[in-house]
Amino acid sequence: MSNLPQPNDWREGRRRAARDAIVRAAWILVDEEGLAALSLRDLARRAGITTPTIYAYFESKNSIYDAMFGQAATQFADTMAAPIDGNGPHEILAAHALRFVEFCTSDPARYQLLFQRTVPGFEPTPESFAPAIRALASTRELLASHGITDERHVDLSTALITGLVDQQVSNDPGGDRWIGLVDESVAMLLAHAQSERPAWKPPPRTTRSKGL
Amino acid sequence: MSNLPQPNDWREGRRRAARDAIVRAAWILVDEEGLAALSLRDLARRAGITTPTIYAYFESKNSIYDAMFGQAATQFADTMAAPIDGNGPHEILAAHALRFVEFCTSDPARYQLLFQRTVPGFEPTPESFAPAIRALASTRELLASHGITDERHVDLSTALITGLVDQQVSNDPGGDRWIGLVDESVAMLLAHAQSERPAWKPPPRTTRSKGL
DNA sequence: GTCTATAGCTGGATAGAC
DNA sequence: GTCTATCCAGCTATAGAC
Repeated sequence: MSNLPQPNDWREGRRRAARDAIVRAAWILVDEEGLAALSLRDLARRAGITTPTIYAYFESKNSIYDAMFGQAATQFADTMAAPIDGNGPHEILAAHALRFVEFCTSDPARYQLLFQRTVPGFEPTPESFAPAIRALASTRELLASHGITDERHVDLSTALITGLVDQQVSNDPGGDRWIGLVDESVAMLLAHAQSERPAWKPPPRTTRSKGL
Repeated sequence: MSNLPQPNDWREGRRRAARDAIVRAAWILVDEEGLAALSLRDLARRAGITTPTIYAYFESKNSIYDAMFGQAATQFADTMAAPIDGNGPHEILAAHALRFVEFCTSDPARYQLLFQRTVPGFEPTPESFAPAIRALASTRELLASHGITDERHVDLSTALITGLVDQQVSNDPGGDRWIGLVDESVAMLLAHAQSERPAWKPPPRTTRSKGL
């Protein structure tokens, strides 16, 4: 097979580029105006095209949200899968949690789309959803491999870490008042989990980071 | 002064009753359809009147939200101000936290209006807001009087308790998966606050977050 | 593929008769 | 105070010329 571009390749390439440009413009808009404020008119204007042209690339407004969701889920999976260097449960889990909190707080609209499901009639397609599922499952395994195995402790952890995110974005946007509590939160969770399991077996010595 | 109703009294009374009926209908609607889905057409239909009649009692849609907010804030203050019987910090704080979580989860639309501020152009008036301020201040005092004085610990507590609420309403609506963790959460917070006094000591060999 | 033009709907809010 | 009738703005989505 030739590696020169074929006619269909550039057509596909141009199509993808146009779709990407629209989605990029959509992210700018939702970051500025809020996730729910996205309108096709504003989007077209921002992208330098007209409303009907959007329909040449997306079949509906929700399919634009779905493309954004897919991007966000992939970014989430990539971010969380990057290797973590650290020794011991606290360092590794704290780095992981901090990564999660910073991913969420660095783009509140993305967080809202991905985790809060507040867009009226929108449900992501399974294909867009898949990367997020994978990342959450591997987080669960990371917790398990460092001593958080009890379901109650897992639920406590998710509540606390997402609570930090919510307080941060709603009460100190752009600041770090709650982000700065990630380390202490992980210490507290680990101490609590260990206090309830006095006969606790240490995790494997290898630094596990991803792909579990 | 006579205690028989004067003409202006019934007028006022009828007016208040009509306003209350509209607000009651509004709560039914937002509980069914979501806070953002409230429309004056639906509201009028539900209340058995027509849209312009609403404007005889409220000057705008946001003033209806404000009346709802005032009701919710008063309910919140009353709920949290009820006496707590219990011995020791854990019992008292846990009862208080449970009361908060149950107040929030028992009516998600009310929780959303009161604490999440997700209605587009709406800001509550200071008069509607006041009861909520009072209740939150007294919660802070309750924490302080039972050993949670450090700002970091207060922030951890709010993050954890609101995190329980958020997980409960979004991942197990109507259930008690996270409500059932209130007791354990308070125990964990108290143990942490006691273990870390007087000064927070960083855990061994950890990259400090950028917090203060 | 991109445009102009517009359909069709829903929203908040108002005018004016009664 | 309550209604009928309506305005005006915004939205998603489509028709049809080019």
